[in-house]
Amino acid sequence: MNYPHSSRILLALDCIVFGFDGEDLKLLLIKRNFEPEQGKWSLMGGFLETDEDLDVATNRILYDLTGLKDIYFEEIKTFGKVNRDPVERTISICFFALINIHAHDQDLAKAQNAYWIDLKNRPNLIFDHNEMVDLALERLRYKAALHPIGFELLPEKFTIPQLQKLYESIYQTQMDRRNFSRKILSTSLLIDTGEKDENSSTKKAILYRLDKEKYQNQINAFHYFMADFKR
Amino acid sequence: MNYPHSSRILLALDCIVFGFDGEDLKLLLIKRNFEPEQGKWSLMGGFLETDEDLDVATNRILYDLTGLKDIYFEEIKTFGKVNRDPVERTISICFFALINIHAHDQDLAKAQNAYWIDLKNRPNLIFDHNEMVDLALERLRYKAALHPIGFELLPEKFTIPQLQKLYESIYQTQMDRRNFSRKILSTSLLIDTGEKDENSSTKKAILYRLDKEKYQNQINAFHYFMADFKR
DNA sequence: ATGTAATGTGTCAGAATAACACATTTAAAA
DNA sequence: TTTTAAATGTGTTATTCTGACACATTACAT
Repeated sequence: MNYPHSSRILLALDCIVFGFDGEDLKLLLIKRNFEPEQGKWSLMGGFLETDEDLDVATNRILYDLTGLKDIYFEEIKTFGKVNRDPVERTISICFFALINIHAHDQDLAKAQNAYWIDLKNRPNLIFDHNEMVDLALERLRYKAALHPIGFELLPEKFTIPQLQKLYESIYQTQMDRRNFSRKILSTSLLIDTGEKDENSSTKKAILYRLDKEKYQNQINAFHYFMADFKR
Repeated sequence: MNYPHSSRILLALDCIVFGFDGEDLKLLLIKRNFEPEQGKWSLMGGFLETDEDLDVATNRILYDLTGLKDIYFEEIKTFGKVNRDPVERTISICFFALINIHAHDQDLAKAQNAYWIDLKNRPNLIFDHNEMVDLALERLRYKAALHPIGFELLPEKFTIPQLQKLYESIYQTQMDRRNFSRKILSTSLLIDTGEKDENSSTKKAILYRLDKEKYQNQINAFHYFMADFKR
């Protein structure tokens, strides 16, 4: 039995990969060395295979780009204008991913012709990919204001000032050091490793790691990290 | 030019329609009088047409069920397990909609064999539709705790006790009358119509209407209506 | 040794919240 | 007509949370 329906359509997945280098929030973008739109910039994407679960396809696309498994990602929205892809009718499920910028496989990125681009310098992208990035940024800001997902962008061990710089770059704003520290520590999600950050030049900051068990339990809890972010 | 790719797939849309009758939160479900799974319960759904924008398809499906336009809806998640639909490989974009239960076209609902079912008595649904409802309820609870979307389930004019009953039925909890009232009024989203609810038996409550302009501006603002809802 | 920049900890006034008391309205009962 | 009871509207207060700011500590540079 089949459905009496002929509108079978290509299903694509497009991914906004966020990274943080300690100073700025960055995007992993593709300088296309293939058609269509060769030479232009786009998001990393791929097609769903007929015999492939959707979440498997998402992980495959992320793995082929970064060499990482178990990446944090979130579905954002499905884009489905009739003419969004001039080549052929294609529906695209858009999602964003957060990775530790230092942990991914740089050879794979090079093979895909992918580059880390500062959000502030982002080039024009093909199709509706600009809109996708706008939405992803909005969603990241929304989610990170309420839930402790920022850690996904940092190394295993990190300092509170590093975390603050991350938040400041996400929201393009300045925050009070002391209040931020108090709020973060009050979540009880951070464990003092006993080590200190040897890179910082003056007083070395305490290196924390995430309490992963508490993190899993609290991932949906409200924390209200960004009280100022009320738009 | 075409993509060198053969995995063209059926794309479905499945919708969780919420309604509120003044006492309980309800779902509009289909008692299937067509194949597959005839006789069983399912969500309202449909297929995306080849020449149809995705958002147009969503509105079409909602209109065919309710006779309403400009319905509030939100995309939740795309379901894409290989065997989720035993008939044929089908990807389904799942979304929820909020409607005024008294405003929809009952003849259309009857034509679709749709019935309002109390959430507490919901039957087993076909395919992965149970999972979809669980997720929709979770998302509704999440969203309504922070944003003033509850109004979408009420008539044009409503009282604060009605609104409170709605929230209590969404979260299956009791709330303090006085604190709830204060919190709602502090949003400045409600306009006193000067009228009173003639149905209530004792002291008639003030009928308010939504300040739609402020509502549109504040739809993304955080309000934190459910301080207890911290899971 | 001393200065400086970044980090860690503490303080306090004002705002927001949760718990609770009291007054008002209206229909039904006495 | 008066009384009663249930639901609604408004007010109060102790507690907690937040935002703004001061001060102490660390480690490198001079």
